[in-house]
Amino acid sequence: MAKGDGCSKLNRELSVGEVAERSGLAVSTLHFYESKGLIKSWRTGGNQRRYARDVLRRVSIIKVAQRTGIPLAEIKAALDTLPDGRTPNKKDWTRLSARWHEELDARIEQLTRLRDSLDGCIGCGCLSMKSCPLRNPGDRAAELGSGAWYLEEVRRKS
Amino acid sequence: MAKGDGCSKLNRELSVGEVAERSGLAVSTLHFYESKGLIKSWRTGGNQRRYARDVLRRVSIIKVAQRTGIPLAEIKAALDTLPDGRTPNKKDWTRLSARWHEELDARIEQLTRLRDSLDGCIGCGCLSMKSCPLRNPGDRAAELGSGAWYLEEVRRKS
DNA sequence: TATTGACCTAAAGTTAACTTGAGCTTTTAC
DNA sequence: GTAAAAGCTCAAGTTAACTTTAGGTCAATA
Repeated sequence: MAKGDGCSKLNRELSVGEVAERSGLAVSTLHFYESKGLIKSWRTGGNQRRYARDVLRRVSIIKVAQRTGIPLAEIKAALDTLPDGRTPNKKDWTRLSARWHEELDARIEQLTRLRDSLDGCIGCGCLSMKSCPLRNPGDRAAELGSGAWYLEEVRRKS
Repeated sequence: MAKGDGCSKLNRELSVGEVAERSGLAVSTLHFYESKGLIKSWRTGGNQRRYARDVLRRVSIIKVAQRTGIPLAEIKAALDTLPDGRTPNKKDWTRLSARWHEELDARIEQLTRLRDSLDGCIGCGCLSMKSCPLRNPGDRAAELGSGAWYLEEVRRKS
């Protein structure tokens, strides 16, 4: 075992295994996030990663943002707007979450429209006609948006 | 030009290019769908694909289902439940859309919950705490669902 | 001290849904 | 009849977000 077994002495730095356990992410995912610049660490003499405790908060934020369907590259971009690449504090969080709230609203509305069209079209057989709202999306809001379309993936725990 | 220029003589079979134009999909996508068993065609003497007109309806249905976030494999499975692999008629469509409506509802609800959590947590700084609803999803509905998690991708026209 | 478990790196593999490219054939328009 | 447009096949490339594998190091425990 590398560090911090059962009774962790003090709230000091965390090893990658500890972060993995506490965050629910795989060690490989943390490596991956680090390679993408989403999180940071320093190294011990033996070249092992060590993380500041706030990496947990940062990881939480990443996960929340991901659940909204925002791709990692955009999450990184958002986090990068913070001075010194610091982990969001209250104020930062307010700003970030407001932005993500909008994205969510847009997605929810889009899906709702789709659902309602589906309702309106059930059994009408209109799917083959030019005027069908399902065939002609009418997703104007989406098109007017950022122009960015998102991949959303939610996965079971591995 | 292969077939069906400006004034198409009669409503007969369609070439892949015609289907592409009318459906808005790329020819390569139609090839791809065919390779996946989502659509069918027969060949001319010169080995070119020909499609029955109802392939357009079928493609529309595929697109609608995709917009709900259902993966192609599941769409194919749904279409495969239809006898003779026929394109859905009114009744079939009612059944399929009802099922997809449920999926949509679930996804909408999930996103709505997430958005509301985001609201509730704005500025509270609780993200670092164990009790935060954002950190502890509570997406029970999702977990109770099919166990299937979906990729949703919407793309601009290429 | 020896062994095991935690780590490390770099590269390759995975999945979905397509797209691109290469090289060749068929149609069609002039 | 010939050239360009449309089609064909098959393989490989693309993107996101990871995971897996291989091969080697480090550290804590029996």
